[in-house]
Amino acid sequence: MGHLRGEADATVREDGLGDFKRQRGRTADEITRRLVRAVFEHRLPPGTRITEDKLSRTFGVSRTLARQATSQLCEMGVFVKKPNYSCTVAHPSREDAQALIDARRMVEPELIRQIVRSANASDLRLLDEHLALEQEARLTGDRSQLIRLTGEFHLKLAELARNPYLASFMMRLQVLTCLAILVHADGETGCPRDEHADIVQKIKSRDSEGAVQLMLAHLQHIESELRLEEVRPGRQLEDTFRWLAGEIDAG
Amino acid sequence: MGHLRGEADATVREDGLGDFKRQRGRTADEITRRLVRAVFEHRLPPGTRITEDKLSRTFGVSRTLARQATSQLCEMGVFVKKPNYSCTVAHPSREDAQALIDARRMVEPELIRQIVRSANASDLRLLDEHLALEQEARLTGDRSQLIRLTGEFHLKLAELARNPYLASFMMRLQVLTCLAILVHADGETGCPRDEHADIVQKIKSRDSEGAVQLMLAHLQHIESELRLEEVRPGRQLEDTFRWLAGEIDAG
DNA sequence: CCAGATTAAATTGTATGCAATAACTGAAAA
DNA sequence: TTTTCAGTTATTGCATACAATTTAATCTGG
Repeated sequence: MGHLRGEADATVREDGLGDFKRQRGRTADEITRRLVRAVFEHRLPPGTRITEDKLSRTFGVSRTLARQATSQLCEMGVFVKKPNYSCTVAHPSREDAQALIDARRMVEPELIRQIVRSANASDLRLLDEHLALEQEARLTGDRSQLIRLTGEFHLKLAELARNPYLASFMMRLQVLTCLAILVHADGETGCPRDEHADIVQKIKSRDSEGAVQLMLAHLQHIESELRLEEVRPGRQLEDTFRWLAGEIDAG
Repeated sequence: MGHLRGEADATVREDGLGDFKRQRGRTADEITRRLVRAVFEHRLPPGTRITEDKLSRTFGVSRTLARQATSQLCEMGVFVKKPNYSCTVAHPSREDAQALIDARRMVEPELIRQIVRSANASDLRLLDEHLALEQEARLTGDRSQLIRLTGEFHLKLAELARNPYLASFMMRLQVLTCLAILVHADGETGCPRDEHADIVQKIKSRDSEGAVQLMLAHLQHIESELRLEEVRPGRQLEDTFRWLAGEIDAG
């Protein structure tokens, strides 16, 4: 410890991981879930280096399981693996971010149309409950929770479409969007006001195309928050190097 | 060997795998690619049991790498893993097949719209080249190749949309559709006539919605070939057993 | 004092071994 | 003949050990 003069301490912070060792399900899937959640809550910043050793000790398992988890996350695109080097949390480029938004623009409207077609009362109640949670987080000012919840709203939509393939795809897009926001947007970006509530409103009134329009506007807002047009020289390549230099400057 | 009276020999057939041992890239990814290709070519029927041991011996690597490959394939949904039992090639249920088609109905039209917007001359030439390959396989009667190529047509479309996330999603949908066809359709199902060529034609004339309509019709045909409404008692469970019996009858 | 080569440390990649578990076999009982 | 149950075998799950490789630190020469 302390051998990498400071930055190594940022590899994995106990914060997001908690007292896992005592937990029962010490399976690779569980580790993966925890790490995804940590990313969702912005506890694992893009570019963070994750060593298998640190991970295995954190979770109290052998490297085998840690490795399985990192593999899964690489598969998902959440981690990036360099051949004989550690994994790092993905650091989406502007192109990546653009592609993510584009993909979401293609998929989410269809999701909404499907929901309007097939949603029942209990589905709508589920959405309301979620909105309530978001509102609560907004009021209490719990930033991590709000970030996670606003992300999960879109996953809830995917769930309600009752298509496991689309749901898992949205999951992937959502996690990566989360990272893209952290990289390319700055400051207070917590889903402007409450566009989610408006979308739900339209869904409830079975106004399919109205909801779609709101969703597209919502995605447009997300996109404009990601200053994709600006040149941000330090962030364009998979340069943990340059990024680290920036960290040092900032600190 | 010979300890499972015959059926063990059917778990992995050398056919689709070839002389891998001499190859250089004996990596998990390469094994995964080969297995996916085998599935694409209908060389690995749904329900086939795949043991790590057989796999590792087949590819001349240790169980570690074989296991990584199966994990990746499970992640993709191509293999299904039972807790303390082997992996089997996925055997999509009717619900699965329906969800696959639904997802494709949502995604592929958007893919086409994107292509019509952004395709350049070389993109269109690529499509033509692919159609030529399909036609060639049709003429020579090379069934495995034709099946693979007709599947890959849709992947080509995803590529041309230049969105890596959509592309990998389509990959997944396509592989699983391939399996679904094998489970739920029978006999001569090689993409009826040449609907692909018609779609390309519309794309070339920049008739976005025309192409979309043809694609939807195409998906409709695929869906109706999958007799999703019929009850097919023998195939609905993960019955390697019954499938193996069929193999023995055939041989 | 800096640049380039060399050595040392850390970390991944792969194989192997052992324990745990589930499926298969055969015999005994209904 | 069919069913049940225990013993056996095959196979996975996990941990550990060693080799390969990359990064970081140190040393040497200009």
